[in-house]
Amino acid sequence: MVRGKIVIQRIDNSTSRQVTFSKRRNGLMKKAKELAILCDAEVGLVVFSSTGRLYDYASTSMKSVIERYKKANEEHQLVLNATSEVKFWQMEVASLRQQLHNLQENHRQLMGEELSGLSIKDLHDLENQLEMSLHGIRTKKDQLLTDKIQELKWKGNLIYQENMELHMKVNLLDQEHMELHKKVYEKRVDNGDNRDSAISYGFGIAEKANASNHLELNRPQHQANREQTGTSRLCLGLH
Amino acid sequence: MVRGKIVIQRIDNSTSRQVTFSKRRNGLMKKAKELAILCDAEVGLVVFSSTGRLYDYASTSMKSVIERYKKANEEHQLVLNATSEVKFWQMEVASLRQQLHNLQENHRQLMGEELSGLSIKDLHDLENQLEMSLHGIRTKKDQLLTDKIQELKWKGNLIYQENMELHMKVNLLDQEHMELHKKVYEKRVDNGDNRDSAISYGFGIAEKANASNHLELNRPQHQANREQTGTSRLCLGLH
DNA sequence: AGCTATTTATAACT
DNA sequence: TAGTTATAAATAGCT
Repeated sequence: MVRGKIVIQRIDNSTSRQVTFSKRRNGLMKKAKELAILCDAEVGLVVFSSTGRLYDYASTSMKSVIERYKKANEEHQLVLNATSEVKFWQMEVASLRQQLHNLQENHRQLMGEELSGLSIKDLHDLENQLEMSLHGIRTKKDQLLTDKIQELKWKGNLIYQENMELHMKVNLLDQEHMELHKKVYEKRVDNGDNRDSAISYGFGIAEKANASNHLELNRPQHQANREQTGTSRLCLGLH
Repeated sequence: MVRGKIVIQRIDNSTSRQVTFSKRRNGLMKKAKELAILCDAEVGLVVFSSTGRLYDYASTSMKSVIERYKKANEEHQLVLNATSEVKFWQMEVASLRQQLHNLQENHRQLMGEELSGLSIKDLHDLENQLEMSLHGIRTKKDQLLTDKIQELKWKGNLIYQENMELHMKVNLLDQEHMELHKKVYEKRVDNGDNRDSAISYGFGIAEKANASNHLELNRPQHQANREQTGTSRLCLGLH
């Protein structure tokens, strides 16, 4: 009805269905109240959600509405007394059992069980139905997988950029370090106190760590979590 | 609400009130139906006009809605008439409703509907289940088709043998006929009463029919019913 | 839960 | 009672 007309048929998506239920239920209640007030009518409204929750409105009281309804429909009067109430529930049970039974049979056939008794045409129809279902399911799965891949690519790029920045920072720090080292070395030479070998060894480690950091940059999507040593802490959410 | 907003209070003018009642009642009913369908809800609506006329809508049946309503409001139910028998059946109904609900959900997924909310793994499992079902169904169908072919072959053979026997009988009869003809011919020659040409013509027809009979023998499964002229009356049951 | 772009419902009128 | 139309209300899809 809005932002794209909809057809009146069961909403497949369960979240949408719940949201729509909530909105439309409120709308319906409001309209019911307005009708009662505007037109001086007695209105009763009962709604069970698909999850079985009860919502109701009555302009007077539900009891009054139901009693008046029953009086207006003489035939329903019968339901009131105890014995026929038991009968009602029994019929309800019978009806539900029948529905359940039919659905179970259908279900078993969809599961590829209990196929004896089906004609070649029945089997053919069943096959087509399942192929259609499969197609829908695969489409949905592919969609999810594609989405996931996009997400991973995006996160991968983020990590890559972060690593680039880190790399540059490391380079900067390297240079600063180098210059500091030079100054220290020159001072030491001035002082005649030469500790060159020990300091050089320390640099060797720093350069090696930097190189491995560089390796990670070329394949940001692989094993990015393997080492949490400062490359990135972004979670890829691979599950 | 239109062409001049209105306030929600009893419409004084009785004609306007009736017109508005009629229009809004229809609107309310429509909305109630849409809610029931869109959101898979059980809805019951009862409206008494200010003149006392009853209008109602129930997505299932008013009986069902009212009983379910009573059940949902245990406090009323318990005070009024809750014998243990009624309670038993009500529990039964509740349990069956739950089962039905679960099965319906499952069923919809098998039909490739309501896939939103499923994880990739769920979809994968569903896909595998459907593939297994399909395999079972195809196996069963192949079995049926193979059986049918066997049956047709067997029936074809039966027909072939029957035709062979008939063919032999025809040959036998031909010979007997020939001999009878000879005797008659000889008698006629004796009597000087020669009708040879006419009788020979009759034989020509008989031989032609026989030849076509022979042709059928080489393809017993094709168009065996085309001519019912004595080859066979066995039904092939090709449906 | 809140925001619009639209569809739908409907008050006033014929 | 039914049809038309200008406008208010409801709401689907989105954030």
